[in-house]
Amino acid sequence: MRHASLAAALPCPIARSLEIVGEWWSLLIIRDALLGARRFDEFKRSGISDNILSSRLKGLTDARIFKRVRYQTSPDRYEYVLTDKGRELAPVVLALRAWGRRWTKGNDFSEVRHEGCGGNIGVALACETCGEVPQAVDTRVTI
Amino acid sequence: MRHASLAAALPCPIARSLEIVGEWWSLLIIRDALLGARRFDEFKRSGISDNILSSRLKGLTDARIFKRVRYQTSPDRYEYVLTDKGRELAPVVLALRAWGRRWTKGNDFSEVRHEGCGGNIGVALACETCGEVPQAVDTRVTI
DNA sequence: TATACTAACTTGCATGACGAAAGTCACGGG
DNA sequence: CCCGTGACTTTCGTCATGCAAGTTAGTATA
Repeated sequence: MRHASLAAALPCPIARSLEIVGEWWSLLIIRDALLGARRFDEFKRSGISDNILSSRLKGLTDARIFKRVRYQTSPDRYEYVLTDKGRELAPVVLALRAWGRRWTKGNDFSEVRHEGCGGNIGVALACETCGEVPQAVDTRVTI
Repeated sequence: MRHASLAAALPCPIARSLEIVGEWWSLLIIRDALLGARRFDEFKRSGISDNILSSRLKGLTDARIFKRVRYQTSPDRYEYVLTDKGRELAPVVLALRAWGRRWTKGNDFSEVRHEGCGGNIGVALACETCGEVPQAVDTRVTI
């Protein structure tokens, strides 16, 4: 049965985001793209099956997370390049990475470091108005 | 076929995280918990099916994202409370929210605001060593 | 005693997501 | 003509997902 809509019952940007990037493997494809992967075989290194990769790339291109760019003719061949919309998923991927570094055990096949300083990149909450790291947040639910 | 391991081919904290929270509905359950939901019916407001909710809550409790706390006897009834491990998924959920606010259209059934200031909460990258917002990052892939 | 209500599940079944494996395509090169 | 290449497509089996109905273990009420 097709995945149920995550956003049908409660309108929510989180649910709408997950409808786009929440399928199995999707965020890993975006991870690999953020690390520089563009071509089909580069994405395959994650262990994903061909048919799933093809399907995901098509869906993510339809959602304008990627754009398909021809890099060769005869025959025509395409690579998948992140759009601005796609690149701005970096905080999501990095937040998962920071959480995973803290709460799961195992190695990392990649490094992401602060250029110059060399420090690891984390993710912090920040108020969009005053810029401060919030000590507390007010939540309100409208149902 | 059972979901393939996301982390088998490439060791990665992002993949390991998604193995825990990447199933359909999981991050929305955590969203609702962060907003205060604890009981089964509270989680059901998202639109999720009973059997899926039960299955997800069990899996997330096994992964120590939640702990199951008895709130009543006769009969025994339990609510699901986030652990520290679970609460620290907030940056992931808020990063999805910030992205969704920017790139998808639609309303939000909840508000998350900076206590006092009232500003919306965003997510920013930050160097874990020097604390700065990185202007550029170095990435290295070891395959 | 029988019935209703409650919150939290479980069960049965159908559909399609997922994934492995093999095959195809359109080229160029030897 | 055969082989290699990169990028898919196709086939088929398994099981994740989800709907709808049912069950459980209590209490309350008539």
